[in-house]
Amino acid sequence: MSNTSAATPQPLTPDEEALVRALGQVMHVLPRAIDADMVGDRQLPLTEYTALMNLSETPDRRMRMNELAALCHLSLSGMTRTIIRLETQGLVRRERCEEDARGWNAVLTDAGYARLEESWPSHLAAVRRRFLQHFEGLDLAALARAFQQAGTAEPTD
Amino acid sequence: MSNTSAATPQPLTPDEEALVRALGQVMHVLPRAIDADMVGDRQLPLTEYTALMNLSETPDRRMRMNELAALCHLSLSGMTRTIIRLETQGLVRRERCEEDARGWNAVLTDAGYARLEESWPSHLAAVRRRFLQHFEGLDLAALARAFQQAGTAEPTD
DNA sequence: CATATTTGCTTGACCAATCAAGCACCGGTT
DNA sequence: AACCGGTGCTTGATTGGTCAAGCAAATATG
Repeated sequence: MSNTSAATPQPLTPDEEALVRALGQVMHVLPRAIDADMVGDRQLPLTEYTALMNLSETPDRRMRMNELAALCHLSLSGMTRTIIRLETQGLVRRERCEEDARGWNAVLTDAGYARLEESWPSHLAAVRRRFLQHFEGLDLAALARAFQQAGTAEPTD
Repeated sequence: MSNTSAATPQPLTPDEEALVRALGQVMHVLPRAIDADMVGDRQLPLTEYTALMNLSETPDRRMRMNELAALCHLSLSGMTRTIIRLETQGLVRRERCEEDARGWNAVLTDAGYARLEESWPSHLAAVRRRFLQHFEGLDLAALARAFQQAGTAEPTD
């Protein structure tokens, strides 16, 4: 693109450009692909899998909606609706929070745990095939650090 | 490699795990953040920006819906709807395709081109601040290659 | 040629996410 | 103890995408 306008920032280098485009592609393709793999395999869409997984990692398999939403990268209302979906399948149960009667806990049921264990290998395989496979030989630790920064840091204006 | 339902697959290494989680976060956070930056700045959401950008890179600023949808990582119907949105803003015009009367071209108008030039610096700055900044010192070319593979390759089953 | 199939795009129905508004409860103030 | 601003979550309305069905033009087939 020609840059004839007044404010003309430095354009991207070819490598930067290529990376940004490729990341854009991956961000669109990867979640759908993994989701499709899992649905085809075990009928657990990625959003619901993520919720169950996060619940399973707490000591007592329960979590406040607030915190769960943050871990699932979902809005609070989105989380409510996901949990409702899971509840109707019997994979999660809701209990009022004891120390704060406004709050709710999402609790992983035994059925939910079983379903998660069933789905886990499928998810793992999909992540490997669709993503990790292409990063062999790269410095994964450094990469992970960079992505953590990009995901959490507020921009330095 | 192709055991989508094996009994007990090898779990991820800590580095792999960290990378996968961080990527998940980035995939959720980054598009919204960049979109928000741009909307706050110039009123052009990311999807529409991408469409205009792809059009602007053709020699005659026009493209078949088919091809444009692929470049925007959008379904054909999603593309139709995006183009309709852009058309009502006068940023794009549609013309029947001459060599195939079923087909349509999306054509970037002068207004669309102007708008794109206006938006470009904002988009560029957002990409730098939100993303590239955190990857300084890494091998961007190698990274770009890995992401291109992950975005395009069908899984090797 | 006539008709069947395929192709390019749009439209309709749906779905999962968002934001904004609402409700119930908490906690501090008076 | 009655209030009142703040908090935790749900609900309603909207949005931006998907898939499936439809339509018109192109192409292959008898």
